[in-house]
Amino acid sequence: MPELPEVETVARGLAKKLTGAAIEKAEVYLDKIVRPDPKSFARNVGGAVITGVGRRGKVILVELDRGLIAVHLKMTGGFVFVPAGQPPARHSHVRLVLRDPAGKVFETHYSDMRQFGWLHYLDPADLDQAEFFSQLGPDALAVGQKEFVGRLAGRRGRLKPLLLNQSFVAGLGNIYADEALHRAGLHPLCPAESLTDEGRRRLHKAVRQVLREAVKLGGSSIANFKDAEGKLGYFQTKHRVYGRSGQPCPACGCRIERIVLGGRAACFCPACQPPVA
DNA sequence: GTGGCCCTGTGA
DNA sequence: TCACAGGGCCAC
Repeated sequence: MPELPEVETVARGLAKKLTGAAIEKAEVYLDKIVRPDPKSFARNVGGAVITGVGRRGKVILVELDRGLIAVHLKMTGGFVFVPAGQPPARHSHVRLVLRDPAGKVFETHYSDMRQFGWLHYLDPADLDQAEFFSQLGPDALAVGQKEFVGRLAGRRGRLKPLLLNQSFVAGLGNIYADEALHRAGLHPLCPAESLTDEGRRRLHKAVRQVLREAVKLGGSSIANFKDAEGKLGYFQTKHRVYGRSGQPCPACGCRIERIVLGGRAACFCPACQPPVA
């Protein structure tokens, strides 16, 4: 479900609950969910101690004393915390049995209705790690104006697909790409090469702003997105264009339009976001 | 670039 | 019953 703000919310929750805990056992119920393969995943993860939880773009990084688990939630992934010994629910595919520093045993289950997500164990000695992240651009929340503008200046093609391209910047998905474009006053079909320097700076500012505000509100709870503690986010109440086609633009009252771009919906205000920048 | 596909569920 | 869903990869 999640884009950067939701992933950040989940990662913060996991950091609180998991840091310092030892993984006593890992069980995999759906083989294709884990990499490199279920056996080596369970073997390598079992017995490790979690030293912290971070994030890069939409990928959660569970840092271990020997390697790390990279997790992509894709559309419907998430972690559920349950009492020790509770059997996995219908869509739970991986079970981690944990022991906190005080000795208390608890469990977290990775749940994923659509089975698109994955958990990838990476060995610290493995050269794959560098390769693994080489495909990701700078984090959309952390990228500075100079770098963003510089990367944008070399690009061609429409703005919306570019914002969704994780090798350009990592972390934006359909919601926040639409919201950032609206805040920047840029049309989703606007060619990247037609932007002025001022337009590029405006887009950078909009991206940073919308993500910061969303993180502050715990992300957007659509289709029951919840954080690691089962709490809902509130940013969905602040959406200006996403999922609001036919409704009035909060900035100008004009009707929000919806087009399909690369197989995905793109919502925008035809007045605030004119076709040419 | 577009369309299909990996899946299941929901709402019209 | 069908369209659609926040991601991303692949073949064309």
